[in-house]
Amino acid sequence: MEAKQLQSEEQLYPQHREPQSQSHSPAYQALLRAGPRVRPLQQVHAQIIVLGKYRNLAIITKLLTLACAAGSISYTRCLFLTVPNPDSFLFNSLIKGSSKFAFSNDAIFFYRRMLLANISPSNYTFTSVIKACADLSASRLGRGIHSHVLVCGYGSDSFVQAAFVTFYAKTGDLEVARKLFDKMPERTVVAWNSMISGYEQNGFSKEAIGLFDQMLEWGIKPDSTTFVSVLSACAQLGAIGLGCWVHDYVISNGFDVNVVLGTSFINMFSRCGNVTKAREIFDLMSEWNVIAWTAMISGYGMHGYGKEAMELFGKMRIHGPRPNNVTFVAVLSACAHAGLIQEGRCAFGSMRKEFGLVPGVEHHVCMVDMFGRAGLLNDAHAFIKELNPRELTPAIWTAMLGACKMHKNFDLGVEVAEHLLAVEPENPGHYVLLSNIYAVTGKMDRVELVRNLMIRRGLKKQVGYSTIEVDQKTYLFSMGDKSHPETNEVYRYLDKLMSRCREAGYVPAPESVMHELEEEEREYALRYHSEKLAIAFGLLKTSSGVAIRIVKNLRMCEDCHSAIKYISIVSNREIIIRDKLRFHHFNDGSCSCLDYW
DNA sequence: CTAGGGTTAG
Repeated sequence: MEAKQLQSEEQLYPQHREPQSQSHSPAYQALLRAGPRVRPLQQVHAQIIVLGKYRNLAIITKLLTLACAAGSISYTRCLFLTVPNPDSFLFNSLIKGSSKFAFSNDAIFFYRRMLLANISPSNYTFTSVIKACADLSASRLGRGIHSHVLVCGYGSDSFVQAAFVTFYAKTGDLEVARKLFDKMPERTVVAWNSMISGYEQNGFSKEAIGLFDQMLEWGIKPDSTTFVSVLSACAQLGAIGLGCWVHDYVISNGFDVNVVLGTSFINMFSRCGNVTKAREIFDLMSEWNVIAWTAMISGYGMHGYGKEAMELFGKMRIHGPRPNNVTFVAVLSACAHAGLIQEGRCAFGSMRKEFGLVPGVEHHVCMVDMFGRAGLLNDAHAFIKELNPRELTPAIWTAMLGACKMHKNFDLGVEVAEHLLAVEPENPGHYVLLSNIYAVTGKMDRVELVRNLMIRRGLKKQVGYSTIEVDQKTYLFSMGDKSHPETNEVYRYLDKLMSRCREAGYVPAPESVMHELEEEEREYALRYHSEKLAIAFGLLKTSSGVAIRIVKNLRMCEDCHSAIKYISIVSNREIIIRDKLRFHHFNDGSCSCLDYW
């Protein structure tokens, strides 16, 4: 050991005679060879000390950056404390590294130390520290830094501006972000990407796509990052036409489909209803990480293709990376939606035993949901009783309540719902479920009671809406909404359609079951739920043979589910609906969910 | 010698 450390530089670093390495010192070369790995870095660090190079700031800076990239912020902090007089390069590298590798708090800590050391921050410093604020959603701090930036004269730096666009978008201040974006004298692709992703991440998919269109009009060439955000917006909206357009564009312009972009395609195609196409993309990729595998498994799961999901999971266990907690959410929810109880139990058990993962709330919810859907209410209840009291979150009880409603165990349902109302009085969903249960059991006075309670507490039921894409344009419908220019035509067509359904055997749910919580909804109930409007519009606007694809923000009601089966018969169309939880493929009078949704 | 902003799965 001692002998090794005392070897000459030449023996230690034989490569230093190679021509391209002449500009770097042997110690620097050794750092490059160690790479972002803690142990090798520590060995080189020891050698640096032995060789007396520890005062060389360039070398220490590189060491710090690599320690940070290795993911060891504690080692990075220790190293920093050993530097007597850090310069601006060192601080900038440190701040950049820690913000880049998600040590946002440390980035801000180092930024403060930099100011305390009286070293002026530069545009480089600011971009990193603003990113750290964005990642932490540190609204106040970020705005303070914004003033500081203006004082320091970096307000017109395009990199700093782009960073602020991201910051304001991430802290939910989209208007401020947009104002900044509009005022930018030169908008790089990155600035456009920041704004588009800002919209998309805040759920403003239409705005994201609108800005993307504008970008193309301006002749700005999108890059793969742009596509990732746009595909995410397509996935949210179910805009498969635009998604396919992006796919064609990417292929014909020779873009490399890397693992991130490939995963975005998988997600977009599965969430737009074409899981076969998603699998094609998956198979064509050249690199698969845990996210790609999880996206594909989850794609199968949300379509109710449990067998395919489990097959893929089996392959992942053999050929793929280690599954993580998110992978297991996908696996367990695939089991839940396909009624694969044994497989689900087995996978849940393997989490801890085989993979050392600790099941969290979301996994428990999947298990309760899985037992519940299958009608195994006792197993669900037993599972809940096994849990630690502090793990009994509202989400667990909500899953149990769903099971009670689905399998008409109203006594237990009322009990669970009342408990939920007590612990989460601000969640309108609980009131809706409880009121539904009362309505089905014919306790209309109780329905009224729940409704009044909800009004008194100032809660509003979430407004349901459905979207459909026709010719790469997305149309939105909500119940009773008449803002669409062709409203009358749509309603008239829907009436005709529903009477044909009745002729074919459709029996509308009784009035009491359809009892709505809010007054103005009542007259529209039954006939005009948003998904029916969107389907009517789709049938009017597309030719036969084209599948109708709808995205709904809430879960479908039982009556719509039954009505749409008949619509699929009388219109002879495939109807694919994504609701809040999963996909329903209606074909020839039956649904892929086998009525367990 | 050392350093640039944006993006992905439930």
